[in-house]
Amino acid sequence: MTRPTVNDIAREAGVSLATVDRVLNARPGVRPKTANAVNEAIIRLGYVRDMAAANLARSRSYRMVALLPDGDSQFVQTLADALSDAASLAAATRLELDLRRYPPEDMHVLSAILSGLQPEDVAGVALMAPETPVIRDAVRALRGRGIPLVALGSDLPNTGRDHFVGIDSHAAGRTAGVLMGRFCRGLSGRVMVIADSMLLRDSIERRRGFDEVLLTDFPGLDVMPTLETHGSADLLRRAVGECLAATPDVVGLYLLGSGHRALAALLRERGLLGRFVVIGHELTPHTRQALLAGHLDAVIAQNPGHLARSALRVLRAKADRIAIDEGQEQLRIEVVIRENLPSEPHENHQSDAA
Amino acid sequence: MTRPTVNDIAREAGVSLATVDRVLNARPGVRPKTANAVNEAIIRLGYVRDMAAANLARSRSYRMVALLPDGDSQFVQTLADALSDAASLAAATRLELDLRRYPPEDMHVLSAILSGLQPEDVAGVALMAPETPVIRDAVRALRGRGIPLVALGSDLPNTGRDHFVGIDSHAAGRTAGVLMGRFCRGLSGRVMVIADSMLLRDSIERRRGFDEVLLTDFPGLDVMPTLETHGSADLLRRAVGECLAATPDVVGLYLLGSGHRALAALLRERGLLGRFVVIGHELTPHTRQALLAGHLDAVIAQNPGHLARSALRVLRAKADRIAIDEGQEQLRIEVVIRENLPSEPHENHQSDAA
DNA sequence: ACATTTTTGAGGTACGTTCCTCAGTTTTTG
DNA sequence: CAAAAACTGAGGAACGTACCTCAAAAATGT
Repeated sequence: MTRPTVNDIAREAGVSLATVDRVLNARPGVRPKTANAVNEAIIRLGYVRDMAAANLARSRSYRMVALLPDGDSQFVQTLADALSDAASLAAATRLELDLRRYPPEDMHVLSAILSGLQPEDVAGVALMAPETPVIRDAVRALRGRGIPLVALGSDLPNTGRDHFVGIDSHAAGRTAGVLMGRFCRGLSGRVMVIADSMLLRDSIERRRGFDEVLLTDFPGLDVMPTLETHGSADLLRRAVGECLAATPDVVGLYLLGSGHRALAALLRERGLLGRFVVIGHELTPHTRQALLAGHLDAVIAQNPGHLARSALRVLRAKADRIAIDEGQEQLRIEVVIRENLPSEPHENHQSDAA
Repeated sequence: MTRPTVNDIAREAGVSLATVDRVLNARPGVRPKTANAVNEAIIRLGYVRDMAAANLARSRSYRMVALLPDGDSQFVQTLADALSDAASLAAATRLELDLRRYPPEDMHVLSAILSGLQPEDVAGVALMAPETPVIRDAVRALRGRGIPLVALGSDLPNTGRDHFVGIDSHAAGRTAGVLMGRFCRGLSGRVMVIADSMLLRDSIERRRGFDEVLLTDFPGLDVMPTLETHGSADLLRRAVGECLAATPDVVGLYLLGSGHRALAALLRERGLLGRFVVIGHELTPHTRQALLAGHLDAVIAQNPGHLARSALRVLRAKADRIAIDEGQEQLRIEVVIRENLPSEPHENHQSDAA
């Protein structure tokens, strides 16, 4: 009827509570034979440890740190909000999040922050950062100190990070490529690709996936070299403006990163809005607006809420040395068009976690 | 430093623990003035109730019932699996799920099951069922007894259900319509629509959204009357076969419900695989396979894992009479193509809930 | 059979909250 | 202004688990 407890196990296995406790928490001093008896009782009764009670008794609290680059990127801002929200929900289960921003121009600052984190203060770190040698070393040292770390949004494959929370950029680029190809059905011409910087792993991988698909499946479309904007609206106007003037047969635009507002302004000035198929990444207020207005045909996105919750769940599991549920942590590559645009998220209220 | 507890609030507000407890749990017998003082202290200290401890003390366990139609629908089967998984994760937070299937041919059986549920045994019900008068009455009676109910997958708008967990079918149909229209760019011709039954609310709404979009935005495409298969592969073969023979200018197929395998078989026989743009709903082993093989161009899906978790979260919140986090419960209309197909979910292991 | 080591049992306190009782205090009402 | 009603305080038991101590029992080596 009611859920079995540790006492039930003790009775069922014919041992004392203390012994059950030793087995459950892998404490030493139990003969294998006795341990077996206990484990069998556990299975027989279908015992599931009450994590709530366990954490309460442990009076453990999970102090996590999230590190995001500073700056005015809307995606990062949205992600920061999602992390705060997720953390305030998880607060009911004794998790607290220290959300910090670091100056993106100097990786030594971030490195210093990472070096300052000690296992007694921090149960886990979620980090969104490019993989530079400095960062790689800092992450390795952090993990050497026993602090779990998940890479957030952008992977850090050669650092031994515990987990990557984010989508596969290559597959995301392929998805963008297929949509571009299919939306341009019957057309032939050139596709412009606009990126913030091609030094970022994500941009490179997206571009690679995109090219692959267009090359093999859509031979009528010709992908042009990447225009880099370095996050500057002016640079985008200039570069894209010149390129459009010089290339009459552009049929599609692929925005690897930011710059949606500047692009829309440019196209509006020239009366070209709606002339091309435009595909971008990440759902932000700007891209949302562009989708609604019809300037943008599709967005390939990862859900910031899922990113945030997944990161915290994984960190907690790592802190508890528990296996993670791979299925739940697998993030989807979302395709967003005007018709399936989720309604604007509004104010968040406090609520139950779990 | 450490998290504030009820005792801290009592001290801060200058009242006793008992009073704080009365305020926190909305028990009667506290003057508004005193309650205010307590609430202010709560805000001042940034107190967050430790749900783990609270549930422990309440020694409450949430016994939920999920009712799904029986039969071999792959989507329902996937959803049932997702519910089991979600429940086994939530078991650590004292939730148990009683997952039942009812015979879809006789709504009186389901009605009887619903009538048999009593508030002392059941903390909430998740129901996937068509809205018939019999069901409507049974649901109203259930809610009259004080048992929260969420509609799962398919809404029951006129029953006073507490919440609908699922996607907007009309918007899903519109999404399908846009994809059909854009994937058929440059073509003109007719689009076949195949449904299990047009008596189901979902089918009607999807169809309506689909038609809307094609009519206004893609005038070159002509939507044909719906072919109904009633879940029968034979009927599908016959009806679709005849229709294809009689209609040479078909460019697209829209499958509102099931029948992907039968359709693929038929098209293969006639050497028509890949000839049309095919769009369907829900990600199941069949549609997954069809996407990979290239017979199916896009699937409009709702994530069964999210459905399941959302349903359980909402039911728990209702049982606790807590507000739900609308943002988190909003389900996305997913667009799945071959390139963003999530990898096959494999075995699930037990793990911590969050 | 003895000493030694290892394993087991019994019992306690703690975690933060809920929920109960009962006595004492304040406020409202007639 | 007294009686009634409403409110408040103090304390304790309980939820299921973790973790500690100390003593008793069992297994081990000689």
